[in-house]
Amino acid sequence: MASLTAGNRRPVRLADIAKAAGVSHGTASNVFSRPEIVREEVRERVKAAAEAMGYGGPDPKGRLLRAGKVNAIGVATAEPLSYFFDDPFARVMMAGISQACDATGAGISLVSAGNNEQLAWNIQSALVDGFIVFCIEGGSRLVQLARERKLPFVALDLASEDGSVATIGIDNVAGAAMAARHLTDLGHRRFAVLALQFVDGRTGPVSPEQVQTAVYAGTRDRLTGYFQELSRVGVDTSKVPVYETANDVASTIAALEAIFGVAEPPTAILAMSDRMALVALEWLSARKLNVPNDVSVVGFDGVPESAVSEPPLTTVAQPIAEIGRLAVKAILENDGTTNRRQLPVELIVRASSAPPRG
Amino acid sequence: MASLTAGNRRPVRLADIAKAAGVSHGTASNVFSRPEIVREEVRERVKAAAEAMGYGGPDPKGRLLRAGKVNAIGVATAEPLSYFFDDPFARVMMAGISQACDATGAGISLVSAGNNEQLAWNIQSALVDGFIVFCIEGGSRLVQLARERKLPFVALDLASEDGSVATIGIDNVAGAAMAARHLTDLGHRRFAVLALQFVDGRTGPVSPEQVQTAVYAGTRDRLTGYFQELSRVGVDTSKVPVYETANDVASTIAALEAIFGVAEPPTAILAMSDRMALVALEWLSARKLNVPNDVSVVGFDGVPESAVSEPPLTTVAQPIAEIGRLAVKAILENDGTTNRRQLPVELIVRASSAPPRG
DNA sequence: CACTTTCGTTGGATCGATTCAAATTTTGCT
DNA sequence: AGCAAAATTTGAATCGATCCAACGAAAGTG
Repeated sequence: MASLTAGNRRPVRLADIAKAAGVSHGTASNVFSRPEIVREEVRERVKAAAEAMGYGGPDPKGRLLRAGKVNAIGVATAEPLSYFFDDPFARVMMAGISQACDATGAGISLVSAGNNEQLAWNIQSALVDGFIVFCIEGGSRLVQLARERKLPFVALDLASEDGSVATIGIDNVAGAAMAARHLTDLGHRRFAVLALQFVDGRTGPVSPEQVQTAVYAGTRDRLTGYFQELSRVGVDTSKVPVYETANDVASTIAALEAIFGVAEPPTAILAMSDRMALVALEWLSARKLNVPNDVSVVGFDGVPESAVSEPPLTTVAQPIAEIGRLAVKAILENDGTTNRRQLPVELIVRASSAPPRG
Repeated sequence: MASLTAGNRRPVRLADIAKAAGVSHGTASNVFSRPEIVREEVRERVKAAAEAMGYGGPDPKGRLLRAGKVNAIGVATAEPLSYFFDDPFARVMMAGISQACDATGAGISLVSAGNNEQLAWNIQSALVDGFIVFCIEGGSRLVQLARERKLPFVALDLASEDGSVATIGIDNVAGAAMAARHLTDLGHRRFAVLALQFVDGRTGPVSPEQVQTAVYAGTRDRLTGYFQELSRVGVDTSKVPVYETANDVASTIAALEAIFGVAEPPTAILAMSDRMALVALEWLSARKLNVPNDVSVVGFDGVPESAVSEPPLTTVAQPIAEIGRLAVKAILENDGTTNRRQLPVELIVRASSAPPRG
């Protein structure tokens, strides 16, 4: 086989075709980046040379270095990459991010990794102009890594104490209080809470002391909101069972079994995510417990699935896509001001909540 | 405000900290890329300088140029970016791609664009080692652009005539024939076909001549498979209504209205995608037509949603995630051989198909 | 003590483009 | 033709790193 099509070709550079066409590399560059300023005859000659030599256009790797801007934003998470396509919350968020990126012509780079070292490396070597950090499990580490990169970044969902990190989120306390208020208004007085992570890698019942040491302020704030309202109507919050889950099916079911394995089970479940709430719906239905008549369930997030569950879920809806859009905007227009935005939430009452029996 | 934290800092370069630490840039580079070969005392000094000057580690932009490899693959489509997160087929595919990328430590860049020029630019300037091209609408243009980039790429779903483009796909003829065979075995003889695009940007009824001029070989092959089987049992395929849709709700409903707006409507629908089949299920149910008793519906793809529809959908399942994994592998191990793989499909019989009435 | 290894460090070359001031060619006008 | 203005083209500098041959110093050997 000669060197006709494939073979041991080292890539063709702009300089090569410049030489072939008998022009300077400056001119050759112009042919591709500002064709209008080069004389037609020359332009055609260079293009012909490029074609003949199999030149695929200016290599972005080279341009990049000069230009400085990558024109892409990185979306990072400590979850496996498939999280972006599986999790309903993430999907809606990504839709918002996508929309903003489409509008501005920016690309999206998904950053994640199997193990921890690779995560670090991937963040360190990501070709992006900034990061949107999905703070689920392992959020604090992610924020740390992103910060080290000295690029603009915004953290989602982790209302970190550290005021220096830009975040876009919601008023978790108020949102949670709305959910609880809805249930107390209906007359409920016996509650259980399905909580998101307070700290990484733990599931199970949560004591009040453990709440104090929460890494995830979002989780803590939602609990605060719930308890604020419950206290208001005289519920002893120290007796309200709070179960921490990994926001997956297994640990949520474990929590449910513990919650309903007692003599006087709750009449209402406050779930910190729709995902957990939806699992609860299924589990209760399998147990022949009627929602909302035996048990009311209120979720959090407002993912699309919550509207089509059986029964449709009462939930506190976040403007998820809007958060995504704003995050992109914050990074692209990064004006140096580290800002923290809070968007409004909305209680959506559907069929999963009703007054308690009797 | 002085230049304390923010300000008009131009970014710190490796050379800057080398000078500050009193070492050559070569040594400074080694501190980050091969720390073990530099004497501890020097290493600490350089690291301290980096810390002090707010250096965020070697800029990947610089490294990239030298290294040549980006370690990321681009996934391109002509649809808006959100397609990746909305469409069930795309999501399963992306899950497979993600998995393979996670395993090898490669990143994923989503490439798309609002308009056509931007698409070209985005493909030309994507920082990737290769492309996976989602050939839905506008597939041929995408393939063309990807090819011009002279990077390895594989096309999904578009079984292009052009043998020079690598593809990973399925045997569409055989898969479609299986679907049709299932229905003919049940006794059906009156059919209608919900077809994917034969050419870009057209929807509505399709004439046999139009089928010949199909740009999308996948669509054509599925129809061929359907008709092969229908002919075998004596159905006059020239009388079988074939409606081209954009694989969205609106055009599918329009097709359904045309299909059922006749005196003797079909007893079975052959849908070239689960998406259309699921729309058909809803539409039929709203029309008080019972599936499968009044009408049988068979989909194509085997997306997760098909298992939980009402009723669950009989469909031809592609190994979607596996296709994604293989595509990544093909690009990463790009050995220069343009190969075309065909993976097996499987008929999954669920509750949306039954013998026709009477 | 002279001589070979080993270890660390240096600085120039390179990756592939873009940019821009200066040089050169064309064009326009009288 | 003569000259200024406009249009093109040139080539050096730059972007931010990595690589590597060569070199100096310290350690080991006979």
